[in-house]
Amino acid sequence: MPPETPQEEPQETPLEAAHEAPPGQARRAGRPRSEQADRAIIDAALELFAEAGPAGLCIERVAARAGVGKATIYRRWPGKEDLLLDALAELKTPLPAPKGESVRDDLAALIDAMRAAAVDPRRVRQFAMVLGEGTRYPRLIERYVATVVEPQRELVRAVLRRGVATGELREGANIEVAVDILTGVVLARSRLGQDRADRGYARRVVDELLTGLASR
Amino acid sequence: MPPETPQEEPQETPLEAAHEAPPGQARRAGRPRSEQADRAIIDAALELFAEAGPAGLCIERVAARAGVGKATIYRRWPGKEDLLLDALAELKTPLPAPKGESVRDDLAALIDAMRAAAVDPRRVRQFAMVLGEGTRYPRLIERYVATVVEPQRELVRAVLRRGVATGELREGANIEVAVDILTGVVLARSRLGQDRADRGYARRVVDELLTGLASR
DNA sequence: CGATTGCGATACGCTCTCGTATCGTATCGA
DNA sequence: TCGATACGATACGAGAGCGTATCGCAATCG
Repeated sequence: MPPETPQEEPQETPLEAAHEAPPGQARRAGRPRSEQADRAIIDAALELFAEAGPAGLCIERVAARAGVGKATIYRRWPGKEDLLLDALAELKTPLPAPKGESVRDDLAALIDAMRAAAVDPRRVRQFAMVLGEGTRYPRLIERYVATVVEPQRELVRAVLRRGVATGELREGANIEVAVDILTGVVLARSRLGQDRADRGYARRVVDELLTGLASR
Repeated sequence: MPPETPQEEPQETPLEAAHEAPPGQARRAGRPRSEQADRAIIDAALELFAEAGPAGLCIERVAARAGVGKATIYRRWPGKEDLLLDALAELKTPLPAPKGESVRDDLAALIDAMRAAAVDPRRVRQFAMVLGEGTRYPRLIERYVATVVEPQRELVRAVLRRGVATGELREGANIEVAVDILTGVVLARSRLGQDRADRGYARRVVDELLTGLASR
């Protein structure tokens, strides 16, 4: 999301807007902002965030890595947190669309994709930082949950609901608890970056959860 | 654990040790270190860690909160990370001993205790750090896993094994996967400090896992 | 007693980062 | 061409935190 100038810009200087261009797209005089710089800044911010967390991320390093002057950053965002806010919005984990054949297969595919993503130290770190520094950056958390965590949960939730509808899962199954289990297990496994799980791990989790531990 | 002087102290200056005191407890000349200061420093470090995380913890604030001079801290620990190392070692989560009546009850009690502990911001931060700052504080991580994480897992593992032995759980149950599920679900729930789980939550998780999601 | 060590306090130099300001240059509309 | 704006670069003052050094006093030994 290429950010707007932070100031009272939306009121689009009535002078220009009166005699030129559609009101939503008022073309400003002078050299336009470089979209390439936008991208470079966001990318650098994400990299540094992954390496050092929100506390370790500093504007000067972002500027250096992006090959950009500090002013170019401050022209777009008022400060560090606001930059991170926009950067984090780009952090969605791409998950495979459920194929819709069996709930068991779809769940295993989802969990395995989450597991694979969690192996990437950058993503683990991103999650951990958001978790750990939540008190200091509450807006960050809200945004992260809304754009990254919740969509994942919703995907899992949808598959589970479909399972109940088709009869593959039993009627009274507690969907929310199951979502917690399936999304949480990835965290328990991936801890410390030393992921000991192989590709068959997701399948074993799903099988265990579907079958149940109790003897019959 | 009141720390030793960081230097090459263990070789206990042969001179003194030769004519005085048991070798393990050599009494040093001069004013002894204050155990009260030890405690105050550790406690202050833990509090600040809870509030600001490892990055936000700074020696000067620890000293101020502990009512102690900076030198008193540096006399004991060479630096910030070493202090945290000793402080974190005191953060073991006390878990209830399994009563041994039913595996279902014992697991629910364990999970509920873990859930309650995860509400403590200190512990959430600890986990977040373990997950995310492993690269920067590798010794910290090792210690945390050895003293906090593994004992928890072992407790859960023992209950599960007992369940298989008594027949309450089915024969082929995958113990390790179950341990991951039970310890991971707490993380999924407690994320961001906004714990939405009530006291019955642990029971629902255990029931769901024991029963299984599949229809029969 | 005198030697030794710890105490709280505080000052110092160092580094890092912030956010602002200002270079000369580049790129746009008019 | 001219005015406006963005660009990368860099200098600046302010503040935070680090780790070291030193103060005068307190506690404990021989």
